[in-house]
Amino acid sequence: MKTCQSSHSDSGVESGVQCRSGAGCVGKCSSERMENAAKRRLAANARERRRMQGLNTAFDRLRKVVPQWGQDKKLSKYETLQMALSYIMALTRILAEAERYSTEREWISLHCEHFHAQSYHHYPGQKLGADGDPYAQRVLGYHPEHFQAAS
DNA sequence: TAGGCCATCTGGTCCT
DNA sequence: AGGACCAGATGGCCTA
Repeated sequence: MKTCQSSHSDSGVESGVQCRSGAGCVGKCSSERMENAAKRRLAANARERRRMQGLNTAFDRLRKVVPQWGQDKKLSKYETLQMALSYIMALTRILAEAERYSTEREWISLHCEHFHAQSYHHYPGQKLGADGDPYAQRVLGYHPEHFQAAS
Protein backbone atom coordinates (compact mmCIF):
# COMPACT_ATOMS: atom_id res chain seq x y z
CA MET A 1 0.00 0.00 0.00
CA LYS A 2 1.43 3.30 -1.04
CA THR A 3 1.23 6.66 0.63
CA CYS A 4 1.17 10.09 -0.90
CA GLN A 5 4.17 11.29 1.04
CA SER A 6 5.93 12.71 -1.99
CA SER A 7 4.85 16.31 -1.47
CA HIS A 8 1.57 15.70 -3.21
CA SER A 9 3.16 16.91 -6.35
CA ASP A 10 1.36 14.20 -7.82
CA SER A 11 2.20 11.30 -9.88
CA GLY A 12 2.72 8.36 -7.64
CA VAL A 13 -0.67 8.64 -6.12
CA GLU A 14 -2.91 5.79 -6.95
CA SER A 15 -6.30 4.58 -6.02
CA GLY A 16 -6.56 3.10 -2.59
CA VAL A 17 -3.70 5.13 -1.11
CA GLN A 18 -3.81 6.72 2.26
CA CYS A 19 -2.36 10.06 3.19
CA ARG A 20 -0.10 10.25 6.21
CA SER A 21 0.34 13.99 6.22
CA GLY A 22 -2.64 14.73 8.34
CA ALA A 23 -5.00 17.67 8.11
CA GLY A 24 -3.10 19.83 5.65
CA CYS A 25 -3.39 17.10 3.14
CA VAL A 26 -7.10 16.94 2.99
CA GLY A 27 -7.57 19.49 0.26
CA LYS A 28 -4.57 18.51 -1.82
CA CYS A 29 -5.19 14.82 -1.85
CA SER A 30 -8.52 15.45 -3.34
CA SER A 31 -10.62 12.79 -4.82
CA GLU A 32 -10.04 14.43 -8.17
CA ARG A 33 -6.32 13.89 -7.81
CA MET A 34 -6.92 10.31 -6.86
CA GLU A 35 -9.17 9.87 -9.82
CA ASN A 36 -6.54 11.25 -12.17
CA ALA A 37 -3.96 8.92 -10.74
CA ALA A 38 -6.30 5.99 -11.14
CA LYS A 39 -7.02 7.01 -14.72
CA ARG A 40 -3.34 7.26 -15.50
CA ARG A 41 -2.74 3.84 -13.99
CA LEU A 42 -5.52 2.34 -16.07
CA ALA A 43 -4.15 4.01 -19.19
CA ALA A 44 -0.70 2.64 -18.42
CA ASN A 45 -2.18 -0.82 -17.94
CA ALA A 46 -3.93 -0.59 -21.29
CA ARG A 47 -0.73 0.53 -22.99
CA GLU A 48 1.18 -2.31 -21.41
CA ARG A 49 -1.48 -4.76 -22.53
CA ARG A 50 -1.26 -3.45 -26.09
CA ARG A 51 2.51 -3.61 -25.98
CA MET A 52 2.46 -7.22 -24.83
CA GLN A 53 -0.14 -8.07 -27.48
CA GLY A 54 2.17 -6.58 -30.09
CA LEU A 55 4.98 -8.67 -28.72
CA ASN A 56 2.82 -11.79 -28.91
CA THR A 57 1.84 -10.99 -32.48
CA ALA A 58 5.51 -10.81 -33.32
CA PHE A 59 6.07 -14.17 -31.64
CA ASP A 60 3.24 -15.68 -33.68
CA ARG A 61 4.77 -14.37 -36.90
CA LEU A 62 8.11 -15.78 -35.87
CA ARG A 63 6.54 -19.18 -35.11
CA LYS A 64 5.17 -19.28 -38.64
CA VAL A 65 8.55 -18.90 -40.30
CA VAL A 66 10.55 -21.06 -37.94
CA PRO A 67 10.66 -24.80 -38.61
CA GLN A 68 8.55 -26.83 -36.23
CA TRP A 69 9.48 -30.33 -37.19
CA GLY A 70 7.21 -32.93 -35.71
CA GLN A 71 5.87 -30.49 -33.17
CA ASP A 72 2.11 -30.45 -33.08
CA LYS A 73 2.23 -28.36 -29.97
CA LYS A 74 2.74 -24.62 -30.23
CA LEU A 75 6.26 -23.58 -29.35
CA SER A 76 6.64 -21.55 -26.20
CA LYS A 77 8.19 -18.12 -26.45
CA TYR A 78 11.50 -19.39 -25.19
CA GLU A 79 11.44 -22.30 -27.62
CA THR A 80 10.52 -19.99 -30.45
CA LEU A 81 13.50 -17.76 -29.78
CA GLN A 82 15.87 -20.70 -29.49
CA MET A 83 14.53 -22.21 -32.67
CA ALA A 84 14.80 -18.93 -34.55
CA LEU A 85 18.39 -18.60 -33.42
CA SER A 86 19.18 -22.13 -34.55
CA TYR A 87 17.49 -21.53 -37.86
CA ILE A 88 19.38 -18.31 -38.54
CA MET A 89 22.65 -19.95 -37.63
CA ALA A 90 21.97 -22.84 -39.98
CA LEU A 91 21.06 -20.53 -42.85
CA THR A 92 24.14 -18.45 -42.19
CA ARG A 93 26.28 -21.56 -42.31
CA ILE A 94 24.72 -22.63 -45.57
CA LEU A 95 25.33 -19.22 -47.10
CA ALA A 96 28.92 -19.21 -45.98
CA GLU A 97 29.46 -22.62 -47.54
CA ALA A 98 27.81 -21.54 -50.74
CA GLU A 99 30.24 -18.69 -50.95
CA ARG A 100 33.19 -20.89 -50.19
CA TYR A 101 32.43 -23.41 -52.90
CA SER A 102 32.51 -21.48 -56.09
CA THR A 103 30.37 -23.58 -58.36
CA GLU A 104 26.86 -24.70 -57.67
CA ARG A 105 27.77 -28.27 -58.64
CA GLU A 106 30.49 -28.36 -56.05
CA TRP A 107 28.17 -27.03 -53.42
CA ILE A 108 25.38 -29.47 -54.23
CA SER A 109 27.69 -32.46 -54.26
CA LEU A 110 29.07 -31.37 -50.94
CA HIS A 111 25.62 -31.34 -49.40
CA CYS A 112 24.48 -34.59 -50.93
CA GLU A 113 26.92 -36.46 -48.76
CA HIS A 114 26.84 -33.94 -45.98
CA PHE A 115 23.13 -33.75 -45.26
CA HIS A 116 22.57 -37.43 -44.63
CA ALA A 117 25.45 -38.19 -42.38
CA GLN A 118 26.34 -35.05 -40.69
CA SER A 119 23.96 -32.19 -40.95
CA TYR A 120 22.40 -32.75 -37.57
CA HIS A 121 25.61 -33.86 -35.99
CA HIS A 122 26.08 -33.74 -32.29
CA TYR A 123 29.26 -32.63 -30.71
CA PRO A 124 31.10 -35.35 -28.84
CA GLY A 125 31.83 -33.70 -25.56
CA GLN A 126 28.53 -31.92 -25.39
CA LYS A 127 26.35 -32.83 -22.50
CA LEU A 128 22.62 -32.58 -22.66
CA GLY A 129 22.17 -31.54 -19.10
CA ALA A 130 19.67 -29.22 -17.55
CA ASP A 131 21.80 -26.27 -18.47
CA GLY A 132 21.84 -27.28 -22.10
CA ASP A 133 19.31 -26.30 -24.69
CA PRO A 134 17.25 -29.31 -25.68
CA TYR A 135 15.46 -27.58 -28.51
CA ALA A 136 18.43 -26.11 -30.21
CA GLN A 137 20.40 -29.25 -29.69
CA ARG A 138 17.65 -31.37 -31.10
CA VAL A 139 17.47 -29.30 -34.23
CA LEU A 140 20.22 -27.96 -36.46
CA GLY A 141 22.98 -28.74 -34.07
CA TYR A 142 22.98 -25.31 -32.57
CA HIS A 143 25.12 -24.65 -29.53
CA PRO A 144 25.14 -21.31 -27.76
CA GLU A 145 28.88 -21.32 -27.15
CA HIS A 146 29.52 -21.63 -30.86
CA PHE A 147 27.30 -18.70 -31.53
CA GLN A 148 29.09 -16.62 -28.95
CA ALA A 149 32.41 -17.58 -30.38
CA ALA A 150 31.27 -16.58 -33.82
CA SER A 151 29.92 -13.24 -32.78
C1' DT B 1 -1.21 -31.95 -7.43
C1' DA B 2 3.06 -29.86 -8.96
C1' DG B 3 5.21 -27.54 -12.57
C1' DG B 4 5.23 -24.90 -16.84
C1' DC B 5 3.46 -21.24 -19.47
C1' DC B 6 0.99 -17.23 -19.95
C1' DA B 7 -1.64 -12.68 -19.23
C1' DT B 8 -2.09 -8.92 -16.45
C1' DC B 9 -1.01 -5.50 -13.00
C1' DT B 10 2.32 -2.66 -10.98
C1' DG B 11 6.26 0.35 -9.85
C1' DG B 12 10.73 1.75 -11.38
C1' DT B 13 13.79 3.64 -14.89
C1' DC B 14 14.99 5.73 -19.14
C1' DC B 15 14.05 8.54 -23.07
C1' DT B 16 11.88 12.22 -25.81
C1' DA C 1 5.30 15.12 -18.15
C1' DG C 2 4.15 11.23 -20.45
C1' DG C 3 5.19 7.10 -22.97
C1' DA C 4 8.03 2.92 -23.68
C1' DC C 5 10.30 -0.67 -21.70
C1' DC C 6 11.42 -3.83 -18.11
C1' DA C 7 11.15 -7.07 -14.25
C1' DG C 8 8.72 -8.93 -10.24
C1' DA C 9 4.41 -10.62 -8.34
C1' DT C 10 0.23 -12.98 -8.82
C1' DG C 11 -3.35 -15.86 -10.38
C1' DG C 12 -5.44 -18.85 -14.04
C1' DC C 13 -5.18 -22.69 -17.19
C1' DC C 14 -3.34 -26.95 -18.81
C1' DT C 15 -0.83 -31.28 -18.71
C1' DA C 16 1.78 -35.23 -16.92
